[in-house]
This record gives sequence, C-alpha cells and structure tokens, in this order.
Amino acid sequence: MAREPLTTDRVVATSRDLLVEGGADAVVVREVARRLGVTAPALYRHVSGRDDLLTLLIAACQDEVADACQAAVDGCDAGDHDARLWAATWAFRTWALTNRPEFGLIYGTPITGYEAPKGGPTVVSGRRFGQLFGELFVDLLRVGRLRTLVDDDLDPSLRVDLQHAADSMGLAMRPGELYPFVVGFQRMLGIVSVEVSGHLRWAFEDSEAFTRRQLDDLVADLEQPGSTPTGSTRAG
Amino acid sequence: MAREPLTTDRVVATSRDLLVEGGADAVVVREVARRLGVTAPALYRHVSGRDDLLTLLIAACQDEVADACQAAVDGCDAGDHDARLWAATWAFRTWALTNRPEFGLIYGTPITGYEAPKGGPTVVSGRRFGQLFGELFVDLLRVGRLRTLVDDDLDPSLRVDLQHAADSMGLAMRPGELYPFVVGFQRMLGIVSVEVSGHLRWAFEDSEAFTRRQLDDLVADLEQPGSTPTGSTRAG
DNA sequence: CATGCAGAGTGAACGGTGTTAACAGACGCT
DNA sequence: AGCGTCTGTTAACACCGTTCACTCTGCATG
Repeated sequence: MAREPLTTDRVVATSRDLLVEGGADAVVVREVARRLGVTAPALYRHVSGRDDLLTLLIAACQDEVADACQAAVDGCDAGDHDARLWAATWAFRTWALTNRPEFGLIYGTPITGYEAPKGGPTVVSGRRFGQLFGELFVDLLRVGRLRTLVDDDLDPSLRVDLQHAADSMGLAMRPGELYPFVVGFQRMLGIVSVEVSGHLRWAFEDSEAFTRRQLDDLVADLEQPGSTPTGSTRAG
Repeated sequence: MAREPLTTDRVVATSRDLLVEGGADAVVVREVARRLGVTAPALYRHVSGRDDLLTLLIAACQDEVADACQAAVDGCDAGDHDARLWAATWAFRTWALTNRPEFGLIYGTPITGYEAPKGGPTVVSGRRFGQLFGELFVDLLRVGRLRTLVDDDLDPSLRVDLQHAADSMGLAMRPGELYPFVVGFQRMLGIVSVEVSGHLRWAFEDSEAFTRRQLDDLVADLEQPGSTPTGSTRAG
C-alpha cells in the first residue's frame, strides 16, 4: 500500500478536519499524524510546530472565505455595484455560518501569546480579503452611490485617525470618504460574529431572518438612497 | 508561615491572574496550585476540575461586568433614561477594553466541548446582565422614548421569531417593540467585540473615538429623536 | 481524656500532549 | 561506488488534567 506522499497541504487539510470536529483545541499534532498514518515527529519535516500549523490553517480559511466572496461578486453584473456589495456581504455571512469553527479561528478570541508572523501567510490573505471589499467601496464612491460624510461631521480625534489610516494605506481619500468603509467592515464583522457566536440564542432559534435584516439595514445605511433599490432582489 | 486557607475564591482569583497574563489556555490547574503554594490535587477539594474552574471564572467576570454597568446606571438621574442607557453601554465597552481576556472568555469563541452547565452560575449571572439592559429598554418604552417598529415593517419570518421570543420570556411586548432591544444588544456586542478583538488595528492605532461614534449612533438609532439630546453630555 | 471521624493536603501514577535528538532507509548525483 | 539530502522512525523529556491511596490535623463525642 503505497500511500500518497505527505505534503503540507495534506497536513493542513487534516488539521482542518480536526478543527471542524472539535474546535481549535482539538487540533492536536499527534492526532493529525495518526490520521495521516505517520508518527508525530514526521510532521515537523513539513511544519515547524503547532503554531505554524494554525497559521497555515488560518491562512487557508481566509483564502477560502475570500474566494467565496469573490465568487459571489463575480456572479453579479459588473455595473450593479449595489448588488455586488450585497452579494459579498451575504456570502461572508453564509461562509461564516457554514464554517463556524474556521470563522472562530480567524475572527474569534485571539489566542494569547500567539502573534501572526509579520508578512506571513495570514496577513497576505487577510489583505486580499480587505482589498476585495475595499474595491467594492471604491466603485461605489466612484459612481457616487456611497453615502460619504463631510469631514466636519467627524469628531476631530476620529478625523485625524481616519486621515492617518488613509495615508498609511496610500489611499487618496478624505476621512469622510473612508469612514463608511470602516463602518461597513466593523458592522458586518460584528453582526456576523455575534450570530456565529450564538449569543442571540436567547432570542432566536434561527437567527437568519434577523441577521439578514441587520445586514440589509447596514448596506442601506452605507449607500445613497436612490435609483436602484436592490432590496427586492435580495432573495438570499 | 501560617498561610491563609485555600478557598474556592482564592482559586478563582488566581485563575483569573493566569487568564489575564496568558489567555484562557494559560489557566493551568497545576500552575494555579503552584501559585497557591499547594499541589494540584488539593484544588480538587474545592473545584471539580478545569471545566468547573472556567465556569466559576466566567460567572465571576459576568458578575463583575454587570456590576460595572449597574454602577454606571446608578450614577445617573433616575429619570434620565437616555443617559442611563448610554452609561450602561459605555461602561460595558470600558470594562471590555480594560478586561480583554475576561471579555474574550465570556463573549469570545466558545470553547469547543465546553457547555455551560444548565442552571449553573454562568446562566444566572448572564441573565442578570440581560435583565439590567432589558429594564433600561422597558423604561424607555414606557416613557415613549424607544423608537419601536410597527409589526408590519418586519419580515414575517422575523416577526414570528420575535413573537416567539417575547412569549418564551414572558414579556407582553409586540415584535416591533422587542426588536430594538435585540438590535441594541446585537449591535453593542458586535461593536465592542470587534474593537476588543483588534480587527480594526489596520485602520486605527486607538479605536476609542471610532467606537464612541459607533455606539453613539447606535443609541441614537434606538431612541426617538427628540427633546433630550444627550450627545453633548457624553464626555466618556 | 481518649477515640474516632471528616476534611484537607500529599506523593505517585496513568494517559495524554508538544517537541527534540539520534538514528535508519531511500533517492539522486557525482 | 560513494555521498548527501530528504523523509521517516524510535526514544526521550517536560509538561498537562485527573485519580487513587495515603497521611495528618482538628474537633466532637463517649
């Protein structure tokens, strides 16, 4: 029985199985090895340790969620920016709900003592995810469908923070233009995190309808009210 | 050196030190014992195991955050319901930021395989927290300062979910009246979770100004626009 | 006072973990 | 043929949570 070669990919895939079955704590080096028909030290030829394993796992999941959102966006008309933003948002929520442990690993309580390696795989796949949404907002801004703020409407302290953020990312945007993007990211992540964490169980057996409404309101808040009411087309 | 007696309280307090220093993973039975100048099995006279330890720890933290919010509310005029809601909200955020690991333990990624004991200390202290906010909303509703929805404005599926939730909690409220409460809880938790998790670090070095604005907007969304603009009094 | 008992802490042990070190075989290249 | 390199092995170390059998102490009761 010539078993197939032990590769980093297979190690990560098996780790993910364990993650899904029992959460992050269940990703146990020795069990990964067992499932691959190999002893634990063999894994150290492909992965430098458990931390590295989790790093690779996080990066793989981040790539997957970015893929899912990208695919949803690509399924929309290139010109329908409202639909594209909604598609990405809902795809994010859907991926999170069907991949709760993975979502928890990416966006959940940071593992204390664990620090993402600078410039490592997690930050590049994370950046990719951010850029995907960033482009959607830039498109909305370009066609005038983003509800921006006048800078004076921002608290001075917040205004300089946003200006600093725009500068450090090399974006030629005013604080009032960057603001809706940050709000969108923040609220989307919050809505989905709370749903995934199950902290609404006291209210809902199935929180889908509630979450859809929340995301719908969010997108409505971000966009200029106007010509293209997409609400009716959001079949989920 | 007659050391003071080993009590459950001291065990929990030491566990919390470890939690603060190194996160949930660092709460290690043997280390707790070591710090208390005792061997590990001794702890089993006071605590039934590591799960029990975490349960007690979560409950203690939940009590503390509820205390903090209650104290903030009590510091307001009994009749100023707007101020009371804001005080509770900001106290929640402040506690979370100054007690990140504890917050993560309560509201973060659920520890897989761990299930809160039914009717155990965590659910009673959790209920207390919910009731604190619930009463603030009931007060707002009573004095007509809560921005409720007409039931028809809710998706039918969401409407029945809310009705069911109200019934199961024994609340004589219409779905459109319960809705703002759930939204308030959901958005507050989302905003604070995202800030605590650090997933806004790409945008802000210090996210306080942004978070304050987010919470401010949230409260404004929940309340009837009108006579008592509290915004100017929110010095933080 | 003696006795016995319940509570609290101990050491040793079991099975599990992440990780390292020393070793063994297969493969390609000179 | 010989030599490295790559990939796997076994053995070991230092931890972990938990259980068991034991000791010791203090106190109430005869």
